[in-house]
Amino acid sequence: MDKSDIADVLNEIATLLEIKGENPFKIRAYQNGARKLETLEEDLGDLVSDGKLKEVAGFGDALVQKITELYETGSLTFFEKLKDSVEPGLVSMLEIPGLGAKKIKNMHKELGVASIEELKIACESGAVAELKGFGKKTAEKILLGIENREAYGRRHLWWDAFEVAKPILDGLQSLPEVDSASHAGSLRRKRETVGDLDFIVGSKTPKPIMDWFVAQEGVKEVTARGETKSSVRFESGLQADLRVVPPEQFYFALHHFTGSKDHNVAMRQRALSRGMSLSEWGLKPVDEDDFSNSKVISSEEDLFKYLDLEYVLPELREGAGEIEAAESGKLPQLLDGKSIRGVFHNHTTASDGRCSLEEMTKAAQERGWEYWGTADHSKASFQANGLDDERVLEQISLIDSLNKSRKFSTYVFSGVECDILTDGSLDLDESTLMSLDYVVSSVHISMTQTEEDMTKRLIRAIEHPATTMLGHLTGRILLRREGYKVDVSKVVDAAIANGVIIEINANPRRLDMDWRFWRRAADKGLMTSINPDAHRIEHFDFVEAGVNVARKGWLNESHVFNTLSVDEVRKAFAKRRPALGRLKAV
DNA sequence: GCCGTTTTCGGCCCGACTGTTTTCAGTCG
Repeated sequence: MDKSDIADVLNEIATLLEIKGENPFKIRAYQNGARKLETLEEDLGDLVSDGKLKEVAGFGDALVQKITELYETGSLTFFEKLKDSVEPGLVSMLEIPGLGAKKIKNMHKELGVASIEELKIACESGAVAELKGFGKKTAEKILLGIENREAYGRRHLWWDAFEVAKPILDGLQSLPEVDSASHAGSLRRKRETVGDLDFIVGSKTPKPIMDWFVAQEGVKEVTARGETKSSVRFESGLQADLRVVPPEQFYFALHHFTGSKDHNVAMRQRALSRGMSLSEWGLKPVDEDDFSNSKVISSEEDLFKYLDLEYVLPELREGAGEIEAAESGKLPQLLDGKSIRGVFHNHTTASDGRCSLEEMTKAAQERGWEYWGTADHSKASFQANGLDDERVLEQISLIDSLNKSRKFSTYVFSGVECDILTDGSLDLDESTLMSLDYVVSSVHISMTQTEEDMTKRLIRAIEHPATTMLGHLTGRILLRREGYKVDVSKVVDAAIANGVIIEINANPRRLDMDWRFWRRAADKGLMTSINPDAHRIEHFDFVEAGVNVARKGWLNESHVFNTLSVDEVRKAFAKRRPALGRLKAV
């Protein structure tokens, strides 16, 4: 089992304990342990074999034992027994808003309700409304929750969520009563998916702001409406929360609700070590009762300054060592999206793209890029009209003449997204591949191999002399399918050893390789290229999502291949393809 | 279940909101 599998088990344990009515702090310890595991930089195998698991803050004797057992045997006796002791239907009931462990237990005990289906019947029959502590409204709310659960998935792509958030933010900022307004939460931290939208507003007069917020266009349901906090659900299923705080609290609240939880814990601890108490209300001496004498700040930067820290950008607030880096002045100079000078890995009508070579070139030029590169599918991707050797060679000469025509100022690099076959060999002849400027090697078929086989397969493709970049490392589709299992560390090492780039596939549904791996990989010397995988001109915009990944992965400009100028790219490609004359001619 | 320079027990964030109550419990973030 790998880190994320084990983290899943820890989270499931937490859920089961919750249903059983265990001590909430014990539950939190498991959830905390799961998060720690997911953000762990070190190799889990190393930590287990070196006996260093115990040194991770948050892992005590019990968690070390359980994680070790899961890692070594792939199962956990404690977990199996726990599962047997809880009706599985109860767990899924937790997904309904407004239902927690206590209400679920109560309904199970009094009415025998043990699944969402039974719960629905119990609500409709009026049995739930008659329970002590329940009522008509509760039953209605549960029914609505069941309906919503069927209608919408629970999380949303950052890309989609941000589209919804932008006009809300603009709307808030244009209200005369609003002093300052911002989005917060995972949306602001630019996580790949977000659960809901959080907004923080500083104002002395919350009422008209709340009125506007709940009356927005597209609001399907107002799920909470108070003086300082309101929640709405949009027709798309997205939920948005608004908090209005007095102007002097705005930056404290913004920082608090931007999170992450781990980051906040670390910040509070740091405040405490300085005799201060930090919360969404302010920063005050520990021994004072309220925040009336809080420090005054006029930006988040001020808050970090009070704690003797460099400013930590929201993207980095994941509790992954950013405080330590901010303390010692070792925060990275993060990649700026403006330094992207061109993009690779894009499709045209030659395979499954929607736009022609010229349309794509024009669009790239309009974006001010110095170059862009085609990478249509190879023939094994039959469903995508993949190119065989002959069609690849035809496309190369087409691109050659387009470049020579000087019709566009943007230069076109010829590439291909070559399928990595089941055994790790590539789908096209080596001579064809070496005639291209670059090759993105990707897996699209036989994705159910074991981790060991898949790792070997990827490494073999990386070792192929024609491979320039490795495409979407795990093949994951966010919110839809897990990626295939692969030993990331071994693949990264192989890429470094062979001078191969691993792409950040910037398609908002992929964002693969994941940001969690980048800091460590880049430290070891891995380069990336932020590739939009565009299938139409609008998809060039995906670069922004890829830049988010790079920034969350602590990458700076020097780690990103497509910040190079067109001449630098030609030189880099020419190194691997010394026989290609056109790469030398500038 | 974790943690500890007031350390092996007792605290772990706590306030807003809702719906049920008539002073509070449960949920949420």
